[in-house]
Amino acid sequence: MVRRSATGRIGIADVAVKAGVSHATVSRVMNGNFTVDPDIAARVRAAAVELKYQPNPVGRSLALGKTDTIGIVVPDLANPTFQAILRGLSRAAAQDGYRVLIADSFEVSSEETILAGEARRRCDGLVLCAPRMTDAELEEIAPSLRPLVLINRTTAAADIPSLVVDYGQGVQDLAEHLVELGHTRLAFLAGPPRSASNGMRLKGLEAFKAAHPQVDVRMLEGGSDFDTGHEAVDAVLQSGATGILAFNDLVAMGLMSGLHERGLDVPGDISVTGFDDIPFAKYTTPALTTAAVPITELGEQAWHQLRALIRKEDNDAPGSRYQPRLQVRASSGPAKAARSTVHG
Amino acid sequence: MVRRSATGRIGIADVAVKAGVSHATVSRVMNGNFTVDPDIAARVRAAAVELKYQPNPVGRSLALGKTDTIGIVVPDLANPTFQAILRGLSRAAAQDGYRVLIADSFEVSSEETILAGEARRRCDGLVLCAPRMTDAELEEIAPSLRPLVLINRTTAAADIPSLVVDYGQGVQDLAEHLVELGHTRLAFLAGPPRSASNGMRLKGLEAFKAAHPQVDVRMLEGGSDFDTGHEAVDAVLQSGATGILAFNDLVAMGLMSGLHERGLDVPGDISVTGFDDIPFAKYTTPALTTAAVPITELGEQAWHQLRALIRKEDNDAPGSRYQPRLQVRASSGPAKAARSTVHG
DNA sequence: AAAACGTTAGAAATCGCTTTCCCGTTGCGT
DNA sequence: ACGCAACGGGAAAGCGATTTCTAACGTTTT
Repeated sequence: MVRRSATGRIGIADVAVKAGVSHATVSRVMNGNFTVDPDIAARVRAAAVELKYQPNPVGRSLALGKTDTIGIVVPDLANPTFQAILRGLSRAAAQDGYRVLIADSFEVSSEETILAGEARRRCDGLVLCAPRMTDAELEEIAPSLRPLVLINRTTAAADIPSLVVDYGQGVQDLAEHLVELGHTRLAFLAGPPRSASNGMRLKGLEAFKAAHPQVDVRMLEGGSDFDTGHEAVDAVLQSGATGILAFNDLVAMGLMSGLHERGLDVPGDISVTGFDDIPFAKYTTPALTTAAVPITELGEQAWHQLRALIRKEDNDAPGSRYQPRLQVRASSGPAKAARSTVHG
Repeated sequence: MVRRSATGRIGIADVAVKAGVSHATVSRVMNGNFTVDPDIAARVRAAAVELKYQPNPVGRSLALGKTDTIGIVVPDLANPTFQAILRGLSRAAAQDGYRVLIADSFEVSSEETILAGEARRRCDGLVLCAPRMTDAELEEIAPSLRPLVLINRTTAAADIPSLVVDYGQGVQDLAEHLVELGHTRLAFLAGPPRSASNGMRLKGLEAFKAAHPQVDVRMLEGGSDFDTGHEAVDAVLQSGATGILAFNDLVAMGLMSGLHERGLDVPGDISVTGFDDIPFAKYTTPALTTAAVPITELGEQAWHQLRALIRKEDNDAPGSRYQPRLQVRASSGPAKAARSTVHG
């Protein structure tokens, strides 16, 4: 008959009794400590198997001061970008025996701060994707969250690697691409106003405008999802632009869908570009021209940086910058105006 | 100057010293126990704030015997279906103050068993999506995982709710829809061979075939992702079918993309249907006819069922069955053969 | 005024495990 | 045969919280 400890689950004490040894010895055996007599070790192992004993991770965590768990805070689990980061992170961490605790802040910046703190306390480290948090807030809480890895944000605090995608460069590459196709009137369908990565794109566009004074670049208000793009059709048409830089692939897809409903041809009438190169981008019709971000790899890298911090290894490359790669597909083509110029 | 406990973090002891009271009193105050003198309580709170004290969740979990965390095991985080379940679950659980620990089994059935056990021990309950596990394995481990909620699987063990989508009915509805459009040669582009939900679809198709002996239904090998659909073009064309039931939306999208590359028109030449109604389904070109599964809601329901179990409430509705809703869009149309029949 | 009672806060046990400390054994060398 | 080192394993002290038990205090009742 199986004894039961107070909580009703089988604990180290049950195994100790069954094997006729002390708790300490059971612990040693379970942790592969070779200072235990092989015969006793075997007896303990047999008892453990028979009782189906598995050490309680909570007790273990308390004693060891580590949880073998890392946390990740994301602003929106519905966003493919964060899903990909999560996937890469989870996969990489799992290979080292770590689990991932997720916290979805639902785009609420005040939640980001609280969730980050809570998640961190339960874990050995944290990956923070907090695009809405102000720089001041970030600067304030970041040190207390260490070991910490930031995604698309930077901080002055030491020992906090940042993995940032160069959205500014990416959007410049896309704009450049459209200009080469003959577009002279571009529009940027912006992301959420307070988004950090949106800010990076805007800066990139400023640089672009400075380098191409002859190109007209309009700024349109937007968001980060399908519906934003779909609803932006009117504003886009009204802008008179022939090349549209959407905040991301989702917005671009929504926009293309809306344009299609109006009977407009992409890229015949209007060229559309996205950003991120989510898996669906190459399956849209027309396939989406976008800037590819190795986002799953970024999640994986986040783990490697975090692991180095947890293990207190020297981190030779604290953080890194990812260059998006221009991915030209069918949604971008020669400008209509350019054509008529040729013919006229 | 801030005192530090052995681990370097601020603990209950530091607050106790600073406030000049015992650990016990600090604990009482932090937990809103009103048997503490208001003056002392205020002093403790002040000390806690000044030291930025936050209770260590691990110690708390050990004492309380609960972690306020639930686990979810998914076969593939890259699959939009599981992403949606995770999202619904996470969102619902968060509202009740619970966090979610994820475990990705990478479609490896042996991992499913191990991960489920590990995840469960760290959590107060588990949501299990384990389509590859055999019935025998499931039956064996399920009881030890309680509180447990199953997705798309059932077990004979008591107190284990199952949330299952009626894939059988859904696929019948889709087939029915194609037949009404005049299709007489259908093909089912199957999912992973050992997938539980694939099995349910096959059963549904058997029922369909029995009810429609005049309709030719071919079975084609497949998988569950884009590439599967894309690579299946040859097999699909060879089958001579004019109506294709893809395993899910991903496969359908891959297939449509492949057909498009061959210069075939959907639905002009071939009708294609998906399954799940993932967010992208209505943005494909043509928009995808599919069977809509309220999948995020399913994740939410999973939490409600699990919560009831954790709280040991009477669960009046142990598990439930979700009926997919036929979502007719542009990817399905009149059969070519039917047209020629009309004209001939 | 003494006894009985309720309230408040501290001491100590508890949760399940790891690990240090220490003592009893054994094996070896002299 | 004796002493010392090495070794194995048990007792106990944490880890950081909660919670029961208990002692002290102030108040009310007889």
